[in-house]
Order: sequence, then structure tokens, then C-alpha cells
Amino acid sequence: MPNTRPATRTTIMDVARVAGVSRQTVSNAINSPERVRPETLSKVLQVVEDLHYRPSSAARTLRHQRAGAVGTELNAVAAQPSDIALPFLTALTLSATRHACHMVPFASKEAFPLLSGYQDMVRRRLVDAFVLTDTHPGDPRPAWLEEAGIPYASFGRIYDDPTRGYWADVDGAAGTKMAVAHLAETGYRTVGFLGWPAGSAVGDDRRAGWAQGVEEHDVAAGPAGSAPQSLPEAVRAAEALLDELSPGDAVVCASDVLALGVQQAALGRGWRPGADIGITGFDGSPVAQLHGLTTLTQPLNEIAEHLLTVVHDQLAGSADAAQGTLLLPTLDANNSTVITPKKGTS
Amino acid sequence: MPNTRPATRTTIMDVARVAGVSRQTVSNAINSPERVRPETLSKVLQVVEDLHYRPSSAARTLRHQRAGAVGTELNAVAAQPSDIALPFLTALTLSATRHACHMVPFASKEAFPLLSGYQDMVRRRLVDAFVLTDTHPGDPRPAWLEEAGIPYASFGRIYDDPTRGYWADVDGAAGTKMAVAHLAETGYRTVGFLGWPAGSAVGDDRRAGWAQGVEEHDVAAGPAGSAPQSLPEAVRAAEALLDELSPGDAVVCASDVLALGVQQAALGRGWRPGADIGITGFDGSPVAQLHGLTTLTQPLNEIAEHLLTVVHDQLAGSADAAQGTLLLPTLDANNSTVITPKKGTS
DNA sequence: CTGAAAGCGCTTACAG
DNA sequence: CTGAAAGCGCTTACAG
Repeated sequence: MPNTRPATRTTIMDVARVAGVSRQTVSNAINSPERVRPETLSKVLQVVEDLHYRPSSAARTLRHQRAGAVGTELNAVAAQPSDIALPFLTALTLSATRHACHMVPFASKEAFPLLSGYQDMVRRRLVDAFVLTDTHPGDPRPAWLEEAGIPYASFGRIYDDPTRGYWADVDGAAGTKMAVAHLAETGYRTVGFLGWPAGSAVGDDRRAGWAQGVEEHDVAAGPAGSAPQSLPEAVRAAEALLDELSPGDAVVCASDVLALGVQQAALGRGWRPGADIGITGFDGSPVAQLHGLTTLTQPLNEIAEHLLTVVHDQLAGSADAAQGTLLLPTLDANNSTVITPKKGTS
Repeated sequence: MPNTRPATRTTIMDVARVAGVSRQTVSNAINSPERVRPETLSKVLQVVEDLHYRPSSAARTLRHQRAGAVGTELNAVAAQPSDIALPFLTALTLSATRHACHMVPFASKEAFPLLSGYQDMVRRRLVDAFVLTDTHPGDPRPAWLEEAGIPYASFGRIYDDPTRGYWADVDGAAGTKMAVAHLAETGYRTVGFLGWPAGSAVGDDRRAGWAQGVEEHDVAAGPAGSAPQSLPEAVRAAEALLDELSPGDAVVCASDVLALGVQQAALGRGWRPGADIGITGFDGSPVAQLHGLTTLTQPLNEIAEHLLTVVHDQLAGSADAAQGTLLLPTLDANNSTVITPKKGTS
């Protein structure tokens, strides 16, 4: 009967009994070891080990009035979910262990995020706070959560008011600027740009970095084009760009899919990527890896760690601990930079 | 002070007070509505609504001795995580809501899954059960969990003994056979195969379906090749395959990346995919979508729903409810089929 | 049909 | 430094 559940589980009382101390002493040994005499401590800890005792998180939650969990929404409607959504969730999950908490994903089939989904999680004491992703101009969630007094931290700046809230983001401009520097160093003389249609905050930022880069480095500014995030359109836009370039030139792209478009257009005319033409993508996505593209990797582990720290500081009430951290650059060749905002007020 | 937490939350006592009944009546109204007089019931439910009351899941867990949560491991080490890992987790998360539970992801940086990771989650009462993914021959987890009496259900058959445990899987052979039928119908006359090197259970299964398909349908069997799951090697293997094929022929592939390799090799020699050469992938991954590949989509929602049902049946102790469900085919053009094993004993 | 009692497992003051 | 008390919020028997 493999599926029969054990009738009882090891509780703090079992540990106390075996160790010959009171249950409070066991609790102290675990939560305030400095209060327990060393011999007692080591004996208790040994029994904990022997019995594989782990405090019930439910009992802890009830007592602490804190779930010890952070929620995050999974996009269940996007036809093409973000390439880095899974790596980021994995990074959060790994960081959560270090913060003695766990992640609770949730999803809905509604086209737009629902405040009620967030509120329900908190009302049921399933989570204490949230990590937001895919923020965008007009995103209602930061205001909702602030209004409701629910702590959160965001991967992606809070566009409507970047001085508000706690967030970490990749410095897109710094990234594309680095890409230009990299291409200049490698020996390319003219560097063009393929981005998204003007008007997207992320896209404009990345384009600005390219513009700055070609100015500051010893390269000529090539043509700039744009295409939406779809491979056929990226290829078409890349064709137009390549018409104005020659072998020996390079293109910085605002995304890996766009870079893939350039790669395919180049292959189509017999130019060898990485030799006849330099190409850089952005995001460090699986697509880039699959196609061997040079790309700007987002430091997801650092971002996840930062956001969870910020969330915990808020929960602990130490508002200032979460402030500052203006710039947290990860400037090695393959990494983009992270910036977090300086909070004026809290 | 947006981050100040509310001093108190709405509890069952608040509802009782406002509704003018005892707290037990509120509990009954929620959990056993048939026990409450209709007028009382509707009054209580109205107050629940007004106050946005939600029972504390921690208190419920403590009382029920059940976490109401299912754990699932995120692969934190694979260089190239599975393309469908995120869509599947999303499907699980969505299904979990229907089952009144939630998913708790966990991850470790160890190269191999650790039994202790699974056990700890259960000892802390964080989860009641697990959903396994990426099962493979020699996978120690099913035996571990059975030994430990921890319920689980697996996406991917339990290779070492498919008659054991509860799992759901895509019928790979049926899928590739469907692909052959589709290509035959479309008018291709010779159908080759590109798979993984022999010896992988999944790969061999998919190849068998192709072999069966070319036998049963009015097409000639083309050459069969293999390559590991890497684009450059897929392209190389595809080149060899195309050397033996002519325009008007087709290739069934064991994965989307392999299909992409065929697509690129075809483009390289000026063959138009979908016209001069038929290509089918497998998995319905974002890569296939990006490159416009025909692919066999896995019915992830059905699989997730099935696994969670099976897990809950186990927890409820109704062993037989989880049995049977031998074949659950989703045979439309774009879907592969799901099979779940018939349990001999439980 | 409704209500008072007991207890799930833990930790935080508080008293010795 | 250690131990007895109270209570986090809920639900399941059980008694009215």
C-alpha cells in the first residue's frame, strides 16, 4: 500500500520527548539558540537531526501571522510567453530558499491582471507579498498593491512613476552601449541598430544606448530600423538594413528574435555572422543560445535576490534597508547591467 | 505609508459577529452549507462577501493536516530547460485552482534530484504530494516517493516499470504516425525521419510511430537519420538526409529543434519548407511557433488536469478513482495523444 | 438545525 | 537558562 499516508508526523513534542526537555526548549534551540545552554542545544539539535524534524510551516504561519511566501503571476494568455519567464521564476525559487520562504505562482485566464487575484492570495494568507513581472506603462498593479497595503517588488521599472515603489530592472541603454563597445573592439567599423517601433519604453531605451555608443566609440553610426517581435517581420526589416550595410559592418538589436532576423537575412545573402557581419541580441534567451547568437544576458539571479531582499525588508518594516541601491552593474562582457531606483520617500 | 500592513485581518469571528451567528455556523455555511438553514446561509454568505472574508489557509492546513499544495521541481541546472516547462507549470497552476490547491515550485542546484529536497517539503507540511516531470529510465524518484509513502503523479511515463505509479504521457508513436498521415494527405510521397540517437525511450517511440506510419499509409519510407538536440548537429544530419531526398518529399522529426535543423538545411539549398519539402516537429514549443513549423502540440492542460486529479484521488484514499483511464486521445490535426497507464494493482 | 469544546503545531511573552 | 500559559484561525466531532 504505497500510498498510505503515515498516521502521524514528527512534531516538536516528539523531539522534546526524545531529547528529554520541554517543547519550549526545542523551539528555543531552533529559533533562539543563544538562549539555550550549549550542551542542551547540541543534544536537541542532534535529536532534530535524528528524527528529521522540520517545524510545520502551517503552524508557524498561524503563529507568526505571516505566510513566508511570495506570490508571482504566470502569464496564461500570452501566445508567446517571455523567453526569460521560466529562468526568472527558477531564480526566484532558488533565492526564496535563502530567504526562508517559497514562491507561490498563480495564473488566470483573464486577458488583464485582476486585482482580486492578488487580494485573494493575501486574504487567504497564502502569500505576504508579490513579485511583479512584465510591468509596462499604464500597469495598474503597483497602484493597486500600494493602495491595498500589500508589499511588492517589481522586475521591470514602474513606468508611470519610476521614483515609486521598489523595482529592479536591466539597464537597457547601458546594455546596447556595451554591445557597441564590444563590436567596436572586435573591429567592426559601422554599427547599425534594429529595434522595435518607437514608443515602447524598453525599446526606446535600448536604442538610446546604441546611439550613445556609436557616438562615444570609434565607430560610424549605421542605419536604424525597426520591426515588431516576430521573426518574418524581423527578417524583412533586416533585409532593408543590410541593403545599406556591407560586410565588415555590424547590427545591434533590441532583442534576440530581432537578432535572429538579422542572422537569417545575413545567411540569406551569404554573409557569415560573426565574421562578415557582427550581430548582438538582447536578453540571453534560449533562442539566442539555440542559434549561437551573441546576446546581452540579464542577471536574473541578482535581480531575483534583490527583489526578495527588498520584499523582506518591507515585511520587516525596515523601510530604509530597501532604499538606495542605485546602481548594481554587472559589467562583464556577457552581462547587462541592473539598476534599481533611488527611493526619495518611502 | 503605503507599506504598513493592516493591523488585523478579517477572520471567521468578524463574519460571525456581523452576521449575528456563532463562528461555527459561519464555518458550516462555508464547508457544509446543507447543514445551515437557507436564510441563515444566505445572510452569512452575504456578510462573507461584504467583508471579503477568506479562510486562512494556514489555519485550515493545521486543522486538516493537509497542505492543500502540490510541489514540483524546477530544473535549475539544465543549460537548455525544456521548452514546455513553463507552459506546463502554467497549466498546473491553472488546474490547481480548480482543485482548491496551489503549486509550490522548488529547485536546487544539484545536478541530480535529491530525495531530501522532496522529503523536506513534506516534513514542513508545505506540500502533500508532487508532480514529477522529465522522468527517464533510471529515474530514482518514483521509487523514493513510493517508499516514503508520498503521493505523486508524473508527466512522463515511469520507464523502469510503466505499470507502476500514476502518470500521463504523450503517445509519441501515435503522434509521429499522425504526422505521417498528415504529410501523406497533403501529397508528399516519400517521408523520412530525423530523430535522436537510438537508445532514448522517447526517441525510439517516436521513430517507431514513423515506421508504422509509412507502412500503413500510401507513402514510401525515406531515409532515417539522427542527431542530438543541438541545432548545428541537427542541420548537419538534415543535410545528409536531404541528399537522399528530392523536392516533394517530407521529413518527420522527433523534436522541434530537429525540425528546425531540417528547415534550415532546406532553406540552404533553396527548397521552400511546406512546398518543396514537408517538415513536422514535435512538442509545440515556442521555437516551432517562432519559425512557423508544423508541430505536434502536447495537450498540456489535459495532462495537468489529469495529474492533479490523480494526486487528489490518492490523497483522498480512493485508489480506484485514479485507475483506468487507459487512453485519452486528442486526435485533432494539431494535437498529439495522451495515454495514461492502466494500473494493475494499486 | 445550531452552538460550546477540543485541538491541529507552533512561538512569544512571561514567570520561575 | 528553562518551563507553564496563551493563542494564532480554523474545523470536526459532539451535545443540545
